[in-house]
Amino acid sequence: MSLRLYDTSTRTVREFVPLQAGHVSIYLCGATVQAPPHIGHIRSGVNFDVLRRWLLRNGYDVTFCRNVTDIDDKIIRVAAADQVPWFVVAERNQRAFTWAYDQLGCLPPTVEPRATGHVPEMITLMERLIERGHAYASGGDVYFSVSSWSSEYGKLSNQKLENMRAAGDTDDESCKRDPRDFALWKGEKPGEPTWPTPWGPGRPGWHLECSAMVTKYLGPTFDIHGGGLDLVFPHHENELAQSQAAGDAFARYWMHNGMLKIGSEKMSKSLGNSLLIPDLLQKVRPVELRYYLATPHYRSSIDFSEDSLLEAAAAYQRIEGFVTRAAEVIHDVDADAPLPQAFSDALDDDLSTPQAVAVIHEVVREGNVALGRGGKEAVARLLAETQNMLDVLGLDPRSPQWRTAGTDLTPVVDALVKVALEQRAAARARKDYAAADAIRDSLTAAGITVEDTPHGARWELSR
RNA sequence: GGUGGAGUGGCCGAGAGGCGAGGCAACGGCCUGCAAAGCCGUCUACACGGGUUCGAAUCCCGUCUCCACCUCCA
Repeated sequence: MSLRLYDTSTRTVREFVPLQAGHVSIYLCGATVQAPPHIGHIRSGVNFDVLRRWLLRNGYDVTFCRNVTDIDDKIIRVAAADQVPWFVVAERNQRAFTWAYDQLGCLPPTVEPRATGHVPEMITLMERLIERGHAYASGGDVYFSVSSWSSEYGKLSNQKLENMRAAGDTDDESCKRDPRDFALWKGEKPGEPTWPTPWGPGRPGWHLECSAMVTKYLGPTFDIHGGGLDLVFPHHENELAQSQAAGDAFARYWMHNGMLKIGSEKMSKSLGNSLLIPDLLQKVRPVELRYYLATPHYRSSIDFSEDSLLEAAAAYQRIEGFVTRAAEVIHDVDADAPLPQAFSDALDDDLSTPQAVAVIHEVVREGNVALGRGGKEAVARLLAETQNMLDVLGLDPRSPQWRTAGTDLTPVVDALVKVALEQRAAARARKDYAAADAIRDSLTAAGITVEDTPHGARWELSR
């Protein structure tokens, strides 16, 4: 079976065939760095990271471009409120995003372009659009003429031009020819940063920058354009209009991840109900947060609750427990061991991570049974399968990604705990259970969980 | 008003005409000195009302409730 993906523009699941055999190009709409990342931003990052890892596992060379919008109205507003230049706000928040993506194990993008570094490309694109009669300069701004593209405009978001409300933009729109036209370039305003253009100084409009950057890094036609469901209209519709009106074929597949909700309401910066990553990482470990975000299907919405987050952490710990215990017996894991067919089928079916995770749990159960029987061969096979499946989802607990930074004190602690466990074993041997339990209690108090196995006691740090 | 999506067991969460997804919690059992972990078992659900069908959570008609987008948003 081969990979099939839901394509927003056709509203169907389509077989994925890349433009160029063996290579996949992906553009993901990244952040507007006006505020630190919330869990919804990172969900998008994780969902597309799983797509990327699945493509890599299938032998594709993947070019993954995720942009940063480093200039917009809100960045300017925040900068004014903080009395710092706009780029201070952009830099600060971009660092917070990079930190959060790293924490959650998202592979770094192949290229991460910033809007303000691509003004020449934007100017070229605007020139092409004006030449073809799809854009016009007016009062220092440059607008896209929606009516000049009316037969195509609205196809991505499945909307008819006549059903669209007139732009509700509160800005003065006297320079627009049609209320539905959108700004490609915004003319100079007092106190705002500007870049020079043939039409006067100003700053980029949100939609234009993505079109300009996609084309620069991925070419006029590329495979997958991704982003959150809330970007379909107007952002992606406008990107598509700009690029196709300029003569580029643009994205071949459009993928959108579902929203993360809080109390049945969408979380967003504007509603002020954001859950920030550092706060969540007080409650669960990064890998557990990733499990929580990666397990539901990427197109479904997630209704966040702390209980469900903790439940996900417990489920992950079950998987992790098997991997840890099995790895104590099996030292070399076959990274090329084949993935279970059901797992591959699940991911090929529009990235059905819920079903893929169900397969992991089934293999883990088998693995635990094998571990109980002491069948090394079976354990080795099941451990390899489990770790390889987890690796595709970016959830392998043994990946260096999840190792806590700093000096690894495990060998030191292991030596000390072993002394205590030997004393406990001696106490148990002479049936002095009070002494044995006292030792275990003091280890528990120190944050160490003791488990007795047929081969003696083992220990782990408590969670 | 337009365009999409959703409602599944105590909870989370898949599936989309017939074989109980999976997990969490709970309870019973096995194992254990007791635990922990693990394994086995129990809990047979699909918003509501009709219909089609040998058979419907799944298809059709109707109803209710909720959410998103319709020029700030991942």
